[in-house]
Amino acid sequence: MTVEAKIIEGDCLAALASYPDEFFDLIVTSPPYADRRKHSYGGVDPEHYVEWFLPRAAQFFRVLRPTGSFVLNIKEKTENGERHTYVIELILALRKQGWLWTEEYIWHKKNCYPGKWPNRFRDAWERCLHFTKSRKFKMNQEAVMVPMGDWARARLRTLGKNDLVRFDSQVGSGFGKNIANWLGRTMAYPTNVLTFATECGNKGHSAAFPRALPEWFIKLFTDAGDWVLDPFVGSGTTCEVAQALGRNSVGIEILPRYCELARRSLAQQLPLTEIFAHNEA
Amino acid sequence: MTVEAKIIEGDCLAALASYPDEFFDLIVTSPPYADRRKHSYGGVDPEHYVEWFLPRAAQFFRVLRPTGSFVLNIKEKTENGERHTYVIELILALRKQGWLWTEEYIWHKKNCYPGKWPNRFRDAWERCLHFTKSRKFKMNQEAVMVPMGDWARARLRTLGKNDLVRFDSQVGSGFGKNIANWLGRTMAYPTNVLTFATECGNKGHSAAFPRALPEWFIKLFTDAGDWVLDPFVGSGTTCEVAQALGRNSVGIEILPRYCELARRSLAQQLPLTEIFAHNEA
DNA sequence: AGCTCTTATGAATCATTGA
DNA sequence: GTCAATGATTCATAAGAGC
Repeated sequence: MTVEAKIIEGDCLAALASYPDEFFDLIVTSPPYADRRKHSYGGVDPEHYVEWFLPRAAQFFRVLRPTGSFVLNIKEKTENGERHTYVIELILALRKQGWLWTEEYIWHKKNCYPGKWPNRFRDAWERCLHFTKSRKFKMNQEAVMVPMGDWARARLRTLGKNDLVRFDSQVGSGFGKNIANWLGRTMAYPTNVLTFATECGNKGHSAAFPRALPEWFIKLFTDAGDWVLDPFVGSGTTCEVAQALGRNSVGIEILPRYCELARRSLAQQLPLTEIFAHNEA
Repeated sequence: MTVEAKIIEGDCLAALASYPDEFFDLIVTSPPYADRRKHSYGGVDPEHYVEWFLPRAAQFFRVLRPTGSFVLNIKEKTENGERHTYVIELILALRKQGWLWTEEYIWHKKNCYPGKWPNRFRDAWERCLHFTKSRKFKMNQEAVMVPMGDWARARLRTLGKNDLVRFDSQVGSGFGKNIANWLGRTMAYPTNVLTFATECGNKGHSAAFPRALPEWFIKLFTDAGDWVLDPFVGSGTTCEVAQALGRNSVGIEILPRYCELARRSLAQQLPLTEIFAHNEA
């Protein structure tokens, strides 16, 4: 089975016009966050964020299949000491456009940015808003089950490969037995709070989000062979992950330098079989 | 120093009228969530939640000191497969009333209610909306510092007593040394994601929220001797915690049976010295 | 090989300075 | 005055070096 992964340079508003209705099974994206200072560099002013977003969301609605999902990773900035309201205004506006606000997942960033201020603590979470076109949609809950809850999962991840090997070999010690018990238990469904660390060593380009985030939603809301769209794909993370999982993907990016990066990343991807070996491990 | 803890029976809209302007240092509450089915039992219809809440919030604004905080623990229900919008509409309405939406804390409930649905996972978080009257307000960040960050704290708590003992006894293994390193570090500031477990063994009465939740905000936003208000105090948790921390408190509750419970709980409270010993441990 | 220590850094936020 | 840029603050990770 051949999997397509296409990067389109341009504004998603125009680029999507050539796609037919109800083509994609999942739209997952982390759009440019509103930022007043970056206005001159192509950023979007918070005051006009909703009106900028809505016509693009109308295209998303058109190209999404009736059973598809739209996952929007976003977080409002503070402005003048206060949380800005453009994100919650966007939720209300999208509902008026016909979207169902099915769920709000929380991405808990364990390694959030440092800092100290007199009136707030460090911001360690972002919204992953889940919109759908209908109340019946595709959801493969079994695909994202975790071994006995997030806690053990985080712990196993922290321990690392070497530790797991060591625990396996240490049969008889109390700790080895404990780990074995965890691994032996049945899988559990996750909650609507996701705990991924932001990625650090990300070869040069600033990653919009960690691979685990699109991976989780792609597994949850699509099957192999489905079509995934990221209308603000940045350096291509979503398409990389989609390809690795055997999903077709289209990524749209307005900045030429990011398109270049994304295409290079996709070309360097490991063959599918190797990737799958990695993911199943 | 004598600390007052008063339970008032009635609707907070009327009960607050007798209090002077700018009297309270902190308002922290978990109001009755909107629920269509409970309408007849005194619940509030989701469609009219904002208009029901606003006049009460106007009173809160009046009785809150300029440097005070208003913490609203709330979460929208799902209705007809979709998240309801009354909470985000309430945020917008409160801002029009003059409140600053300073921050949104996330209460991550690690042991959330079980269940399984075709279109969503278990709901493991609630909003703790932080409103203020001005950009300069009282905030004692040092009062809620945690030993070496939430991550390690949660991990240590989850491990439990037996695991810690075992780690201690296994001197020489790499893991034991690691734990020792964590314990040796200095305190760290928390983030805006709070991880309290919901309480279970709470002597008979079902707690609306765990004591740790009001405790955290009372420590953070008040000093000893300050005045705390919970306009929907339920079984009195907020007043109990305030009293234990040496803060004066007023709790208002419309249901007589809850008032009775709250007054009985307060009467049974341990003397202040003992409580303090507990909290400092 | 495995444990420990060092270092880089991540969609941050506020106060201050300068135009 | 308003707006934009700069500096200071600061911690959980992963990765890599060193013993």
